[in-house]
Amino acid sequence: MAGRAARVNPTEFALLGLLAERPRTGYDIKKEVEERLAHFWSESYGHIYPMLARLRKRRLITMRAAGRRDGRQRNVYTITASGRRTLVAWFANPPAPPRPRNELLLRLMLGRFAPPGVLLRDVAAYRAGIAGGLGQLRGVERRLAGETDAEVADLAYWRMILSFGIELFETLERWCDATDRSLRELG
Amino acid sequence: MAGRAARVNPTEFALLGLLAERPRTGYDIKKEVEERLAHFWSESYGHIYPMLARLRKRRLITMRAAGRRDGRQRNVYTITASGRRTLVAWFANPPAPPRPRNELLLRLMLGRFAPPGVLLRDVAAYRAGIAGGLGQLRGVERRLAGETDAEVADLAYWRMILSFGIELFETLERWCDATDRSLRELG
DNA sequence: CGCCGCATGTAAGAGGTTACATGATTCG
DNA sequence: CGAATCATGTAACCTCTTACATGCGGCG
Repeated sequence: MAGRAARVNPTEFALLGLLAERPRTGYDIKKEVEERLAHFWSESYGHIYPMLARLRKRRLITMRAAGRRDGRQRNVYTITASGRRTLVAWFANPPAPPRPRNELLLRLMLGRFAPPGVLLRDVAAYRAGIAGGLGQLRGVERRLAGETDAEVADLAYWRMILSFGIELFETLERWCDATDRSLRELG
Repeated sequence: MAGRAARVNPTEFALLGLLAERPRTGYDIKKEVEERLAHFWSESYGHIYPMLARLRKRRLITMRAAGRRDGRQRNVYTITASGRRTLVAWFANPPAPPRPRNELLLRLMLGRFAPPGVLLRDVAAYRAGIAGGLGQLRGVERRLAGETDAEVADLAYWRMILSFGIELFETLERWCDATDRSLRELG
């Protein structure tokens, strides 16, 4: 009864969670992840569709071939009561600690083997990615400010997520700038 | 000639890089990663040994069954000249942008489905992990201060890596504390 | 005697990406 | 007419972890 807390496949958790918000197609899920969760989550079609099939086989979601909007084929997935219970139960299993894998820092550690200029280029690219991320976060912030009928609790959660991204990215931007200077001093 | 920059398997890059520093056994590599790179890198035995075999097949490293220390079996891997050239060439391919996957933020996004207390528990666990990371970084910092014959360039690289970890973790600690307060206010 | 550290590796499988195959509709 | 967007899925493949199998030597 006690013992190891079974880990939940995070993709299944994410899909079930998104479907708990509202019914969606696989395509919708992908778009939602790209637009709203981009800075802390990612999913590919090649993973979404098989996982949806798996959730369906376990009766956690259902699929209906929706009356095609504009004549296109659309399969809308909806969470079941059992799915909702499962989602809540999954929260009991704590998330797996992330395994660190930062290729940029690895390169810096092996910096003495790097051809000249490469590390500066890589730090610049890293910084550009962060700047892009901050841009997306600002977009989310703006859309959030416009929402009036959102639930209070959800707004609070979004503020936590936003501040995570913004504070993190701002710190990383400062680090990139400092590191850029240090690398230039090294010659 | 132009076109897609081939991605390098980051594990092979890491192994070749560590062997460029000095010859090591698979066991040594694992220990080194755990002790020195823990906050930004990870490797498992089940990946290290097959990858070493692969690098060997490509003649980038060699293996010698070393005179056993204390009567135990040890296979020491050494980088070849070709391996050094390959390592330098690999730097030309920029690192793949990391795909974001933060389960804690995902849970916060789905916070309204979470049973009471779960998010507080998860934030606390996250913070504990960060505190542990900071502890390890302090250890590295201390060991670095004791090293006198380290090359200047390497010390500079280590300082960059350390400041990354320390600034990041300190920011995350503050975020955890703020988030803890926000969650308590939500009730 | 049993556990810990040293030391090597394999096998099975989870998890995930990329590339492909297909096709309608809309917009410029 | 061509490109972009909408839309679904599969197949092949890569990466990586977990669990297992094996065995010695030192320490309490």
